[in-house]
Amino acid sequence: MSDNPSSNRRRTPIWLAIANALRNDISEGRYAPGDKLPTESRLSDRFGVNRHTVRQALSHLTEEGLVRSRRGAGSFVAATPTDYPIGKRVRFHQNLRAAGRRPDRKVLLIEQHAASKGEAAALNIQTGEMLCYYSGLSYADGQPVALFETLFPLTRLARIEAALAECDGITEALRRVGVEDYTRASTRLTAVLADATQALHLQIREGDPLLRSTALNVDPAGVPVEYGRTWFAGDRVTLTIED
Amino acid sequence: MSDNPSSNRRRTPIWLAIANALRNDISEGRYAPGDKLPTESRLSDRFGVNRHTVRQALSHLTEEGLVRSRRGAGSFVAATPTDYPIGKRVRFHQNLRAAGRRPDRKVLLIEQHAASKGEAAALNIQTGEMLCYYSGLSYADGQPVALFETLFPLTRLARIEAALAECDGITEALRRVGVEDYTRASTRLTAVLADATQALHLQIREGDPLLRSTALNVDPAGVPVEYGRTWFAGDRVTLTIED
DNA sequence: TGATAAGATATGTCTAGTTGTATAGGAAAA
DNA sequence: TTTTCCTATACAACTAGACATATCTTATCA
Repeated sequence: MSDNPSSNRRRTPIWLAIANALRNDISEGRYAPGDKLPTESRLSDRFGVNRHTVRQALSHLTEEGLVRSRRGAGSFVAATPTDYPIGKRVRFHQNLRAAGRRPDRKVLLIEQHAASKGEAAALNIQTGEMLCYYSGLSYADGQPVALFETLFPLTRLARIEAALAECDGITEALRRVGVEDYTRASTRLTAVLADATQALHLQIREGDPLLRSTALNVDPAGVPVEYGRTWFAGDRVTLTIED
Repeated sequence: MSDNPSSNRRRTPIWLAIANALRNDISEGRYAPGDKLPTESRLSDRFGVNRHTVRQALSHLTEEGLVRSRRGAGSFVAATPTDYPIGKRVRFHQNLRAAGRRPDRKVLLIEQHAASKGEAAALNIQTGEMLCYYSGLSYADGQPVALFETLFPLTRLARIEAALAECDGITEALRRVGVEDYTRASTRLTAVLADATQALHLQIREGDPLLRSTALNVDPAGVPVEYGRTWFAGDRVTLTIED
């Protein structure tokens, strides 16, 4: 604050002062979540320092989780971590909307294949029965939060493939094929490291930590309707376990 | 030195990750040989990167020989370097189309001359009988693959000259002059180096390897109808010998 | 039915701008 | 002297947009 960069009695390093100034700008709403910050070049002009000094400030804010930068695109104010409750009912879109955030999703692939031994066991069906494989990305406020791949038994849900392609979410698609309600039967969590493909999709770095959830959803009669795995970007989501 | 302990992870470049993902899709049969890949635009959406980054991935796969792209048309999974079966029936256009590629040809020269001693012997006719000399280039997906020069006996096929000029291929031209079918009587193969003229036509470098085929085709009665030599660009074609 | 023209798509190329990384060096503090 | 902080430069990797050019599709007309 009262530090003068040209003073030789400098208590705080220049980069820290810059980081504080930027953090202040953000907290005061001068830069809102999702906004693009000025380029490093412009910031180094504004603060009258070398670009590397600005970079150190930005890298500090990045580690704090306040800023996220994309090579070639710029630096952006990060959205706050999404709190993601896991309990009897897990509804991605509803959860996010309830938290005042804008949910979205992107379809990567929808296709059919025959159930392997493991998949059949998980869904409690016969090996070789047809499944619908559905993978995609979940976004919160335009920021990728999770990568999922999930399986639906086609013998139970014949028209799920078309429904998934047309609807905005799994809940909606399941309702269209006659599953009015479903609940979470089991959830298993582990931590893994992102491989190159996952990192690409989630816009994080290879080797960054992911939270992997393996879950089974069943209809009111207890029949499995969906079995899937989800990889959450570790720094963008907080999972909360409910009773 | 170690300003950021977590930054020592070696990161796969984005384009490489995309190339790997696509190669994986191809090897798993998601895109079969000859299939059209999604457009660069769609791929850049799917991977959440700029189109240029996708282009670098595709160009990598192209150099590997796994993908071929045609301006205005799209990118396609390569059906191996033109696999060219040599057996009883050798039909350039049909072979290429069966491999999912786009055949084309360019006429270099069509003229008449009297048979030399060697030519007469090959076609089993009298020295001095008139021949039709036909030379040109064969293309696959717009890329020159082979240079050929071939001879037709005019006493047997009077109007072949006009037919060659008008038709799209030898099979078609022969049919028009009454040869409904023909088979390969003999094929001899050697490897040679491209001279300056050949290199120019095939868009390769002088001294690059060529596969030279000397072949005789006969009609169902065993009468020679075509005797020719073909120079294949060695790196653009694989000859397969059939029974 | 077939040919042609026009429009929509898709790849190829070019220019410019932004962040990421590596290297080297100077000035002040420990 | 050594370490830390900052400057300076150069290049690599990725984004962004615009435009050129080839191809495919569709509509239209004869």
